[in-house]
Amino acid sequence: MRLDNVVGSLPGKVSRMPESSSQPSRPRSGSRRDEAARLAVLHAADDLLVEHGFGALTIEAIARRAGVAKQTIYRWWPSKVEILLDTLIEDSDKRLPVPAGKPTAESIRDYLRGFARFLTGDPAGKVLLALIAQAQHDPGTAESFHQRYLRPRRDQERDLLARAVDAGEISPRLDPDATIDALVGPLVYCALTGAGIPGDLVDTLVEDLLMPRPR
Amino acid sequence: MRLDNVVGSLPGKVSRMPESSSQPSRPRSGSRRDEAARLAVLHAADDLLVEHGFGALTIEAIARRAGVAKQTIYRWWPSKVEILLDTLIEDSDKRLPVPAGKPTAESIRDYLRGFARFLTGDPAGKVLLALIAQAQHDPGTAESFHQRYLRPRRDQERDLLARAVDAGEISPRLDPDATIDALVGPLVYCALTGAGIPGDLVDTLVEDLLMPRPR
Amino acid sequence: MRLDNVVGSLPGKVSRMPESSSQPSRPRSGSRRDEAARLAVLHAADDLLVEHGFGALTIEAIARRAGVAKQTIYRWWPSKVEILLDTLIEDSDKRLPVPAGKPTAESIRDYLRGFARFLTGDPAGKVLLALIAQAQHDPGTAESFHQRYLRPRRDQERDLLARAVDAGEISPRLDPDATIDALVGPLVYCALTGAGIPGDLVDTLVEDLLMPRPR
Amino acid sequence: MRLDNVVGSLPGKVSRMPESSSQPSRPRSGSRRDEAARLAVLHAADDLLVEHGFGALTIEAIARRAGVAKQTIYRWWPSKVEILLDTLIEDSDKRLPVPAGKPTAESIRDYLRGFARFLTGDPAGKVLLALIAQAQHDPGTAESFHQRYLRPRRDQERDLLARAVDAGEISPRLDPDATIDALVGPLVYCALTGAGIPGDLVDTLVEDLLMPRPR
DNA sequence: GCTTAATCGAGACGGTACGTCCCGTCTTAGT
DNA sequence: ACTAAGACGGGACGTACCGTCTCGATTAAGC
Repeated sequence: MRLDNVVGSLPGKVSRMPESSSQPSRPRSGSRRDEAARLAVLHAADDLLVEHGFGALTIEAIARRAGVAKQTIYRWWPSKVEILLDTLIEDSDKRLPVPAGKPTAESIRDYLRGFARFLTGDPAGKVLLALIAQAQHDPGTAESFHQRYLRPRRDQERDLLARAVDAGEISPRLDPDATIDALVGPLVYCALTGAGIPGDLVDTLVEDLLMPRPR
Repeated sequence: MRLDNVVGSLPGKVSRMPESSSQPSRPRSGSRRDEAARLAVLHAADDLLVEHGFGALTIEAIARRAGVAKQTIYRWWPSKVEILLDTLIEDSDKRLPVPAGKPTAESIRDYLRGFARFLTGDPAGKVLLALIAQAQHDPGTAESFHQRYLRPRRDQERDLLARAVDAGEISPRLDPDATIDALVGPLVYCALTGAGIPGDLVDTLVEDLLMPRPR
Repeated sequence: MRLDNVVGSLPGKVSRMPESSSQPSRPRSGSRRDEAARLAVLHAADDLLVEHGFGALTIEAIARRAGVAKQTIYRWWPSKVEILLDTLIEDSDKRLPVPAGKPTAESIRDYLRGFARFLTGDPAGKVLLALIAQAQHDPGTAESFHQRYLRPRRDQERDLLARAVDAGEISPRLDPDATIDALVGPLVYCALTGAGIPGDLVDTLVEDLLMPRPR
Repeated sequence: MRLDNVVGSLPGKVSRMPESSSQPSRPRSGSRRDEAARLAVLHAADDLLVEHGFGALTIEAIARRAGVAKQTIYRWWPSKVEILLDTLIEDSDKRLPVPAGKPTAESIRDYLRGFARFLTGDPAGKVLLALIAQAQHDPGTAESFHQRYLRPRRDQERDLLARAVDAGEISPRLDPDATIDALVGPLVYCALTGAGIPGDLVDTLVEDLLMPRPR
């Protein structure tokens, strides 16, 4: 089973309101969900992660910071991981869309460069790394993370590569998924190990893995 | 700052008794450290991680399982991460030494294949992934993990590559550290995302990244 | 300050609709109070108390059981204690009226026997005991319980005794309030401690405390 | 089933350390129970009850006030009721022992006067009333309260009365338990309803219920 | 053989966070 | 206007571990 995937998303509206569970079955009466509270929670979680790390990211701390009751969090999110997923999905859809349209070797290179920048420079990159990490510790996180983030992006990336191959822009020697792993893996690994991502890494990977070998 | 590194270690004895803290000076009298307790703790930690995941890996659970008092653990290890590091170092020194001697393209390929097997098939591979993960959540873990595991292996791997280049066996287009990241990163990333490692991934990576490009 | 009192009430209509809060003036327009909802709440409270005890008597449980919104309860009753008071007043007016008319030693004895039965056999007896109990825990309950239940009954009981003394039927040696306490106290105490009320207790109390001592 | 009882206890040592559960099975090693913490909890509970009422008596408040961790309370007491029982038993053994030795009508009268004072003037009296109340709300409390407090005192009181009857000091017309209920009930009832206990109540009860009727 | 000191098991301790329940207030839609 | 529905900020519940501590019992080197 192949269920990972890392980047992209059609720039169009995908999920303006990323409710963790599908839809809350539209209540016929009663108060509706408080959008301000929802945003306060997302931002509080994001801020706490960036400022104090995943260790300080407790439900109580999020509630405190967001000025929200604990129960309000438990009402809408089954775990802090889903909160982070909500922010990650919103942010990476916004700031790191998988290129649509006619692909070129250049647009793929740009996308990977953007991904490298996202990982090392964007607060949402920290969220991505934290989720990759937490997925190692907890099967529930792994499942959710794959379903809601990795798989959808991987689908778009695979499609991107296929179209580029069709257009004769690239000719990878590995199958599409393995190719993506070979391109994205080094970037993620560098980020995970705290090392920076060398400037020529993306270029060389694209050159060596995607470009036709002369002979 | 470059502080990652993933595999190897001279097969020779490096640390038969991996005391996390330096050495307990010289015990002028009284009982010495109980080796049975030490091993019980290491095995309990390993078993718990493999059987129930990192979430169930609490000091109390380790003590319970090892039949040891909590204080006995705190006396010798500053955190559960150091326990895992002890087991990881022992195991990967034993089962995944960085090849010494005259390197060939073939021996590098074998080492990477062994690494892939280690990640996906060996219990110690789970420990490695758990530590990579925990390093994202806690700076102390990151520091220790790099100092005691990643850095030493990376030094040996860098040396291995340099000798292979000198021998004309390989001609990578990236600098040594980036080359290792590009080779190891995809394997780790596949393991982290729960996907298997495709059979031809190592071969193709070696071929595309280390072999001279014809022209 | 003397504010207790335990039984009776003129059999005539005293409060068909015991609105805890005064009365909602005159409803100038819109729906009037839903009598069905009011009764549903009273019965739900009563049932829950009898079936699962005071501990399970939460506003949310009452609302759930009555099929009524929480707010509907809060609109009409300031607390669950007032709900119980409403049921208690209705029930004890109905099933345990303080005898009116010309009193005899016999009618007083009957009233006390009825009270004993009320305490041990009637669901409303459980309500009375629960309110006595809750009055120990909460001053607001104590105040309301005395004002709305104990004081009015005590007034009637005191009057009953006075008329009986005037008629030469009894000649207690204590002042009226103390006499009532001496008669009612043992019954309540037996009920509170879970012991049954011995069959001859009422008779002997009446004989020893109300009848003239021979000498 | 008769299980109530209210006052007394041989003046001799009965339970210097009223551990809720019998004995903690003498731990062969490890820290022993912290007596200071035990006392801090008992006093905090007592103080909170007297100062702010049973409603404010939460485990968290007790822990806060006693400067103790919540878990330390849960380790030794199954509920706040048992804490109150511990204080009540210690206090009433100390300040309201059931008279031993040769009983006279006078010593019984004194004991009842002491009981009246205990109920209305002693902080421990508030504890007793609170426990009587809580026993109405919770069967577990009722059970514990009867087993640990009411039953033992009732046994001593019954014995006291029996000895007094044998000595020809009194000649009650009710059986021993009912006699005690008839004497103690009015006092407790007055205390429960917040009324004071009239000065001549005890005297008249003793005179009318225990003294031989002339004729 | 006796002293001395470090280790061991056990586990109590002050804490923090967990996830749940209910409080009493409020807002929304429907009748 | 009143209802059912239910979200909201709050706070206590009882549990699990945290890392520190104290207690005897055991063990082995040095006297």
